Amino acid sequence: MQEAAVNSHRATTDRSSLMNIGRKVDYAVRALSYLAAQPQRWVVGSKEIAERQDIPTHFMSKIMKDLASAGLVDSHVGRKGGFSLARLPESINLKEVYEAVEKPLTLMACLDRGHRCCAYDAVCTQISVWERAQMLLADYLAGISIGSIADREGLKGRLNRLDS
Amino acid sequence: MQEAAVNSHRATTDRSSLMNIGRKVDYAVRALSYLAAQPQRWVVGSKEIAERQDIPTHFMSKIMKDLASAGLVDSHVGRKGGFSLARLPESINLKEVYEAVEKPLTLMACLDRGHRCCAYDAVCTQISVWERAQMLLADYLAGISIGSIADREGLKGRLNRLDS
DNA sequence: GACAATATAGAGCTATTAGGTCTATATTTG
DNA sequence: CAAATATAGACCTAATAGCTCTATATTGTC
Repeated sequence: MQEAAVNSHRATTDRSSLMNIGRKVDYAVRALSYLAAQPQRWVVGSKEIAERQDIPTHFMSKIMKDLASAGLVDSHVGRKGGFSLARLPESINLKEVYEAVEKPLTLMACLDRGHRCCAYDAVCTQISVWERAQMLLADYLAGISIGSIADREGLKGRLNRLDS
Repeated sequence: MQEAAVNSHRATTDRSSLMNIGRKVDYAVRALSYLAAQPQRWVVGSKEIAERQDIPTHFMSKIMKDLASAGLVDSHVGRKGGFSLARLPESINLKEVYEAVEKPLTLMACLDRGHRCCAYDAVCTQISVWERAQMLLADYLAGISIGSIADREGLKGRLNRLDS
């Protein structure tokens, strides 16, 4: 039988808060890039976005929901419905997009929850290093707009043109 | 029954290559920081390191093995054995440490395997952005040395002094 | 030479997450 | 009303993080 609180200093690792630049972010950027290249406020159905940018349809639904909740896109239910960019393409940056579909951008667990994650943070020699790294990354991504990577044609179309 | 290669363009996500600044990296840095504060080439047993820096002992063994394979520490088997820093503390940087215990520093899957991970990389509008972000991070970490975060006393000791 | 203390090698374990799929429901247009 | 859409959310699977544990090889001390 082990003691209940065997080591109160040992931090419980919360991976759910860690950075993950994976498919979800990729797909979100693809979808937004496509919308960004449309005439302003133009509504595009999810099927069109999914097909042009090769995104799994149902998965994209969930992602678009996140983007709508975050106020990056407007959704239009019903027939002839779809999505449109809620703001100017130049005003939407990649840090926002990441945080809309994932979570607050956090390089390592110790930098989460207002610095009270690890019991040693008061005497930690490395935390400031990771903190600075995280700021570098966040600031860089905050400076890249969806407008700067707009994609009118979509990945599929441009790849096909390249193949032929 | 589905077709075998249902979508050859859809990239298979290889999370094993993605960045993860987690416990393993934390523990590796703690151990190296402790060694860095010792007299040069001084051999410290793993029990001492593990206790002073509060690292799970068996888990640390695996980590030290990685650090030894990477040439960052020398290991000394047998009685009175242990580990010592293989190079000057100032010459060991955090990028090396990360890659010694994890894998090559890769922000997202598309930046792995010489850019041939995703079928769309030839026409991708976002890959260069992530590439630049990855370089920013890698360069920053490559500029931080273990020597600059050396820790003679260890986390436990310094925290106890703070508590009292 | 035996013994104790160490590192090495590697199997195995559990909770969680990534990356989806699927169904049911509410909403809108023709 | 019917068809096409978005929304909500349950559910699934493979892989991973973060360990633990056992067995073995190596070395210093008596």
